[in-house]
Amino acid sequence: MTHTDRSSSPDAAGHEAAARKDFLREKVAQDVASGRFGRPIHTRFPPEPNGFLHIGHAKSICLNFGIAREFAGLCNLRLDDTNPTTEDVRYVDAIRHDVRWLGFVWDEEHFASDYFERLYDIAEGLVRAGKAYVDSQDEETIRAGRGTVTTPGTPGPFRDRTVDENLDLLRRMRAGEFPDGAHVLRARIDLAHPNMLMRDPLLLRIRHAAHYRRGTAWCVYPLYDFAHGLSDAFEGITHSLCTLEFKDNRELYDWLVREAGFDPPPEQTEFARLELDYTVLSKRKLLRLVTEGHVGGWDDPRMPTLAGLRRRGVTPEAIRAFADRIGVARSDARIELATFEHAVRDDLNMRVPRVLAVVRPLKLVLTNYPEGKVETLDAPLYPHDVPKTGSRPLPFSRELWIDREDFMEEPLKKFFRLAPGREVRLRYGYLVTCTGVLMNDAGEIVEVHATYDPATRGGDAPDGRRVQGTIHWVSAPQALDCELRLYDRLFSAPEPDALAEEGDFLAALNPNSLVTVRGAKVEPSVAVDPPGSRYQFERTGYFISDPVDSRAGALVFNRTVALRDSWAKVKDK
RNA sequence: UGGCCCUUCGUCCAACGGCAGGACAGCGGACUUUGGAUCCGUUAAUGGUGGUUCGAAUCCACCAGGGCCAACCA
Repeated sequence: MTHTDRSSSPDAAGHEAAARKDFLREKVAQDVASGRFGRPIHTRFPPEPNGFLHIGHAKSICLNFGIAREFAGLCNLRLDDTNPTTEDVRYVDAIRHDVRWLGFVWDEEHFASDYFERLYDIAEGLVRAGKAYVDSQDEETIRAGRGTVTTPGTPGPFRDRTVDENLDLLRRMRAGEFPDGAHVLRARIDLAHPNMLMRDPLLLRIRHAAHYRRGTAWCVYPLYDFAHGLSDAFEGITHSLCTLEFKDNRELYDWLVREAGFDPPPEQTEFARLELDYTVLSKRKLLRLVTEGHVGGWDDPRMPTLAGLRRRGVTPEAIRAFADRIGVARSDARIELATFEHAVRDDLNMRVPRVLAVVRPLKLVLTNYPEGKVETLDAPLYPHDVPKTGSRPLPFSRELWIDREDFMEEPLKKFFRLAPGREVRLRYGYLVTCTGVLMNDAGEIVEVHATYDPATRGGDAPDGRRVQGTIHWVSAPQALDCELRLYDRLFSAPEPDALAEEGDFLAALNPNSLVTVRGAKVEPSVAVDPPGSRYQFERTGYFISDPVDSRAGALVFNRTVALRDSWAKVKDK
């Protein structure tokens, strides 16, 4: 068997690489073919440890690691930790965990904070070359001096300081002689440059703040542009893939890497970031949802974070398949939720066992079934079209729970489920015919009565008669009580980001993104499964026992995604 | 308003001067002990105007629409 595995996988990988022709892979393929770098290609995934990774990062991870793998190259994990005020080890740990969970292994692990000395040396070199200077204007003045997108900036009074003066100031900045904001180091490029990023960009700023890795040993922190391209260069990155909003930064990236003398330099290529309907994918907004308590944390199953999706029951395979399906291009891409849900169902369908659970229980009494009798049915765990085997014992008795949704006293057209006088199949059980209902004083249905046909055990009628509907059920005496957490989209607007006033994406929060159902019923076979077990509750949806809150005796299931529901469409007509 | 980028079915991605194709969604049907899955069929697009060319989604120009850039964030 290993023989066939070995012979089929390289072939499959080859097909995969050949079939995928996006502009990034085309470019990399060209560079590999031309031998441009004279060594294997090298990519990197460079998150800042100031928040949790989300589905948008997953796209980038799949691209960076996927391309490295397809072209026999390397991929680093680099923590881009140049801002001591927002970063934390906690995020580093979460990032590592999430990348591994997604199924990727990085070749080298680096921290931008390990490059502070090297970056500082480059800064001195730039000063000596007359390419950088210490500016002592305050923040606001610097901003004003930069001009606007339509008007050029103007040089400030410190732009022409001598090399010696700059060097002295820079060294004293590093030595900690000045308070925050007293001076900054800027590249000397062109205050009137049409690209705002080239108007003497800031390289180093003073921050007397403890860095989670460097402590208080350092007080001149590099800014993104200064750190990023050079970090790529230090690591021998060949292809630096990033999102479209960094397009303008590329000019500065190239300038810095060239000034520092790297040849051949790493090359930045931008691609469109992922946008997904009915959620937000900005760390700033996600952080707000967490800190303001709109969700239960970074791993709330409604969050688009990898931690949230994991707890929701989504598999890494589904996320990777999703990333493959959406492709990558240079135009802004907003993906419909259905595309994501399809990837999730497609994966879960083939891997998780089926089980019976009732969301909103309604008692069904089989009046001709002997009282006290309990049968044990043998029910398959997988449907005929899933190539997996196995079964579990399923108790059946006189009193059952069925879903309220599966009974209508006055059935709508095309309603195939239980109604007075109607016969339906109890999944894996018997054919039953509804004979009536029992109401309380308020006129609410409290019990449905039916008779079962003893000749139909298992659900087949010996006389070949056909029934339209099959419904799920749980034997009442053996049923396990459980809590169901029915998750839905976090926002009710497809583009919460686009809402008029920035910040009021919160107004679009979906009040029904979590519906907690207590007193749901599930069949007893799941009692011993460990937390984190996934199932399909037949006819309802895919669920996972909550990895955090579910315990034996107090089961909690999160709905990963509902099943496609074509009845819902019929019903609405 | 200066610079840069983008524009192909409802959505996402292909077609790289030579018959506009796939996926998701939708619709219709088959099958079905999940109104699931699967299978079959089907609807549906080159933003506009001009130009180059035997031939343009593809090249050029202009227009329109959208995005990014004026943090000591990344």
